[in-house]
Parts: sequence; structure tokens; C-alpha cells
Amino acid sequence: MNDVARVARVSLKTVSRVVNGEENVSPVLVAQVQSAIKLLNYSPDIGASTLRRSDRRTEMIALLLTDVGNPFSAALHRTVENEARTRGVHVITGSLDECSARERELARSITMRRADGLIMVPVSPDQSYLATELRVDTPVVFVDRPGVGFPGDAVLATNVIGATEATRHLIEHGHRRIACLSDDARIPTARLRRDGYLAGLRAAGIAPDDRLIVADLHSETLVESCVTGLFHRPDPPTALFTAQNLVTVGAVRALRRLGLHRTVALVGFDDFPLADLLEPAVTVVAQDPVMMGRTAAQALFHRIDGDTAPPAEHWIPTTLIRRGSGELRPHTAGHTADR
Amino acid sequence: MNDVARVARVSLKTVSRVVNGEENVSPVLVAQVQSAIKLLNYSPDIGASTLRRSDRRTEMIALLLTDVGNPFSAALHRTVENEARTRGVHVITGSLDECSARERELARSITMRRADGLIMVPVSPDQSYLATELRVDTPVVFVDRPGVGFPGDAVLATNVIGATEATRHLIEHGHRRIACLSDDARIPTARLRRDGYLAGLRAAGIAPDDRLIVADLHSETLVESCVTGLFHRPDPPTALFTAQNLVTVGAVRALRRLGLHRTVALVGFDDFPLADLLEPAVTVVAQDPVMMGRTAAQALFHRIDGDTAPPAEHWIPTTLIRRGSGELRPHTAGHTADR
DNA sequence: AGGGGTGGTGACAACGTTGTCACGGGAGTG
DNA sequence: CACTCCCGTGACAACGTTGTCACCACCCCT
Repeated sequence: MNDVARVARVSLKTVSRVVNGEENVSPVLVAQVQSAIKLLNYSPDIGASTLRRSDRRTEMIALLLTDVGNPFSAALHRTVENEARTRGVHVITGSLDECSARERELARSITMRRADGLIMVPVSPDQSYLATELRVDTPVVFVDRPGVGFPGDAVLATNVIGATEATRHLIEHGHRRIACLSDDARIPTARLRRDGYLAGLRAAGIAPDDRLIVADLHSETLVESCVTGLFHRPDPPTALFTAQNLVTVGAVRALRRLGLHRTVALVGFDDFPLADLLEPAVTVVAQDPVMMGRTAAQALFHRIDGDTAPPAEHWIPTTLIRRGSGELRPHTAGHTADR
Repeated sequence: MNDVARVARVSLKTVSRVVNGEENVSPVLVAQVQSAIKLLNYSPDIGASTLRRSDRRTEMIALLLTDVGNPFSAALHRTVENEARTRGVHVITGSLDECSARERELARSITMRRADGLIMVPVSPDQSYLATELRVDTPVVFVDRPGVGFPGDAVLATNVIGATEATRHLIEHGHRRIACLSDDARIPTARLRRDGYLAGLRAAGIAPDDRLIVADLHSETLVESCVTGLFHRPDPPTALFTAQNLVTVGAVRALRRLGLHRTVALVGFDDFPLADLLEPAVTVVAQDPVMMGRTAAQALFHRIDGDTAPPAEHWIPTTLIRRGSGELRPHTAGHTADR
């Protein structure tokens, strides 16, 4: 910028004015400065600018997801990016992998980078550390799961309602022995979806059977062996409710292998690409990651713009999508656990 | 930092030394400074530090993808992030959407943020603008497609070889009328894959039939209507080679609708989740996004570390994965009883 | 005892930018 | 004609850091 000023024969400040499009600079000087900028390939340094400006905006927001490679996270990311783009704001992302240490580490890093705001899928059981870690007045929006111990808006899917609806749907199709398979029980959404499942059973007067409720299925192979185990027991379920994406896919694989995919009903929580092309197509309770991302971004920008209302919860409804697997009726003929 | 110095009763510089873990500070002062840091919740400002340091590293790299929401991009992103994480570097991403203007816009923004390096899937026909846009000595690595007009390493899949292999595979299973469906012809990979297809035909002495070669299928509905059209003509293909992800999925949908999915063979370029669970499971030429991401990141960091060798091309091999759809033999029932 | 390290510390300038203030001059007002 | 006002411009300090240099106090040599 110094060089530009020298070449354009104006002061530093005038260059600054031109670069920032301020008013009250004579057209002659504007032209001089602009041609000097072009001549020197000058590019302003946003970091230095941020340092000096009074508002201290970096025009960057941070987005901490479970895993930028997974479809739900990627969809969120894309929506947040779209929303940020309209404001000329950049998104800087990180994958947490359900690891608390990683969450703190990234929060610290975000702070050192002075992001204007933070959208996160909280992973550790408690976010109160943000109070000291984060710079004051950095707004935080939690997505998918509520934050604990730190005030921030939350954007949440209707997990309980959706799971109840899935369960009721299966019950309405004649099932009474419905298994509930979920991933890591420490994840709040997993617990809420199981609660919804239990509520669905209760509403129909069905006593839950602990042997049909399995948690901590955090890998696809675990899901497969669990499902296989269920159907090698005397009193197998006639339907499955799978409380997460990867669990659903694992269950499909297992049922396929057991030859039961046209026999055992299945409803999954969270939609996934190609669910409609499987045979049978998979009935799911779909979340709306686009709506969640947009809502979160808009909430964050409101806060950045100075909204100081108390933290709000935004509930994004889920939708039951009937595709076939959830409409199978229970088979009365003896089950065929192959082999 | 000023406050910390005051509270710890040391100079600014000593605080800096402690924060950066420099040697030759007496343990007593280190302890004083650290407790002052804790007391004040001090967090260093990486922006200010970057501004002053002689190396000017921001510890951020930029990653420009076609769309962070699409599985191939998301997989690349995740791998690059992993690689960057080991070096304490952040990744800042952007989606280009095959839009040249967006590419330039983001390149400019990256420059203003002074990213240490850039990994990009080039979208516009020419990247020579980077020479003036980018800060000198900012290394660039192109992924998936070569860059034009600007020197940078390139990490490329073996598109031609992979497409030839797919075509040969179909020919070996008895097909002679093989359609080639690809997306936007302006995308280099689309052209290369078509070239590979043509080479495969040529090697087998099969004359290409222009009516079986369709490009610019940039939406799934377009693919569906195209496939439908192909099979309503007198001389339909017995096999399809689809040159991209979404095209493959569109073709699966169309074949399904026509009831031809067990009749017409299909090989797709680029793998996708659940391809193995469709019926028939989809044979693909799989790219290796993990290897591509890792290679790109490593190449970039080498450059950042000062490697000044001339730009290199890294070829990442593709793999034919036989799953069923590509092993279907041509049906003789139809018009031409070839066999 | 004197000379040459070396280890620990701080003063100060500088990175690239913008906020603040001051100044000169021309237009508008009484 | 004097007074005010505002417009266009620039000088200067400051943002939060770190590189450079200088300083003092010690220790180890001869």
C-alpha cells in the first residue's frame, strides 16, 4: 500500500480510502490510485486491516462438524457456505470425530484466529470451557445437539417426535417386536431417538424388551454382527428402527446377507443418498440439513449483527418418507436365519 | 499481551518468548507469565503475529472444490484436513460450482487472506490470472484437472486409462453397442473419459456410433430422458458407460424405470456410496479421493517448505470394481442377435 | 585481574492497515 | 467583507505481535 501511495503520488490514507470505497475522494485521485493498484498488482491485507479496524471483524466464521466427509455434515457445510457467501464471509471448518479433546483444541485455534462466530455440532459433554476459551462476544450457535454450560442458540431436529413417528409407523403396520439400534449412547441425539422409540412403544401399550434395544454401534461391522445376533435368537424382532445413518446402512447390509431384507421391516433415522434405489427402498425419518444449516447461519449472523436476545432453540421438523422397507408387514411364517 | 506483561511484571517481549516457547527464559518468569495468562484468559492473536513475523505464514491453506457437499469433494476435503492437521494448519474451503467467475472471486479472496497455499479443482478454462492475482510464491496444486497457464503441481486420476478399461471390460463381456454418457463437455475429465472410451472401442475394432455418444448431461433428469430416448430407438445399446457420478445414478434410475436394469450392462466412472447395495450392484471405475487428497496436500506442503522443483504431475490410478452391473451379457432377445 | 563469551532480559521499531485529527481552500451565508 | 461550514487531503498514532539490538551479570578462560 505504501508503494501504491508513492506511485499514485498521494498519501497512504487516500489509498486506504479508495480501497475501501469511501466517499469524498476526488475522481482524479481515485483514478490515479486505481491505476497504481493495477500496475503494482496490489492486494490489500485483510489481516492487517482487521487488526487496525475498530470492529475487529475477520469476516470468517468457524464451522465445527463431526466429519466434513460425512453427507449430513457436508450438506450442512454447503448451506452455511451459501449463506455466508451472500455476506462476503468465509467459512473455516474442522472435523471433530466425536472427540472432546479435538473440540477444545479447535475451539482454541478458532479463538486465536479471531473468527467472528462459531457454529458447532457439540461433541464433548460440556461446553462451559468456551466461556474462558472464546473471546467475549463471540456468538456461538449449536447445531444438531444442544450445547451445555454455555449460552448459544441451538438448531435441533425434532428427534423424539421423529423417532416416535417411526415407531408408530411400524406399529401401525402390525409390528410389536421392534428393535432399536443406535450408535454411541453418549451422543445426545442417539439417546433422544431411543426415548422417542420408547415413547412410541408406550403409546401403543407395548412393553419394551431390553434385548431388542442396542446402543454403542459405532461401526458398520458392529451393526452387522448385532443384527445377525438378533436373528439367531429364539424370539427375533419383525422390524428394526435404526437411529442413525451408518447404522441404517449396516442394518441393510446385514439383512441382505441374512436374506431378510424383504421380510423384516426397517425405518431409519436420517435420510441418505440412494435410499430410494435400494430394494426395498428404505423408509426413513428425514432430517432437513439444508434448513438446519440455513437457520444456524442466519441465527449466527443475527448475533454477529448485535442481537442480544436470550438464546433461542430452533426446532427443525423431520419428515417420514415412506419408501417400502417400513411398510413391510410382519411375517408369521417361521423366520429363516440362513446357514 | 500488554496486560499479561503488566500483571507478570515482565516486558512484552518476555511474554512473547513464553507464548512461543522460546528457550532461555528463566523458569521463574515462565511460571509468572503463565499464571498471568491464565488469570487474564489471554489468547494470542495469530493475525497480528502473522503480520509481524518474517515468514508471514498464516498457517492456513485454501481448498477450492466444485462443491463441498458432493461426496468426491467432501472426501478430498477430509483427507486434506487430516494432512493439514498434522502440521497445525487450518483449511479454508470454497465451492466453485463449475463457475469461472466464482473461481476468480475466491482466488482474490484467498489472496487477501494470505493463505500459505492453494489446492484447487480448476473450473475456468484458464488459470493464468493467478499470476497477477496471487501473491508471488504462493504455491498452487491442481487436483482432478490440470491447471492451464499457471505453473502448479497436478494430481490427476488416470481418466483415459480408466475409461478405456471400463470399455474393454464391457467389450470382453460381449458388448459392441456401448453408449457413452458424460456431463458438461467443457470439463476436461469428461472429455478425457470419452477419449478413453473411444480408445477402448478402437482397440477392439469397433466403429464409434455418434448417436451413442452423448455429452452435457449436467442434471439427473437430463440423463433420464437421454437414456429413455436411447432405448426407444431402433438400434439401442446393450451397455452404458457413464462418465461421472451423477450420470451413473441417473442412468440407474432410468434403467430401473424402463425395467432394463438387469438387461443392460452399466459401468460408471467414479465410485459412490451404496453402489454395492443396488441390484444389480454397480460396477465402477473407482477413483481414489483419499490418495488424491493426501498427495495434493503433501505436494503443497513440500512447496510451502521451499521445494522449487519444476511442477510435477502425480497420477493416481483408478480401479475397476466388478460388482455385477458391468458383467451382464448382451441380451439376444432384441433386434441384433450378436453373439 | 582482565578479556571474552553467553544466558537472561528489555527497549524499540516495524509489519500493513485504519481511526483521529488538523489543515487549507472554496462555497454559502449574513 | 467577514464568518462559518464542509469537502478533500494528509500526518500521525495505534492495533498486537516479533525481530533486532543492546545491556547487564555472570562464568570461564588465561
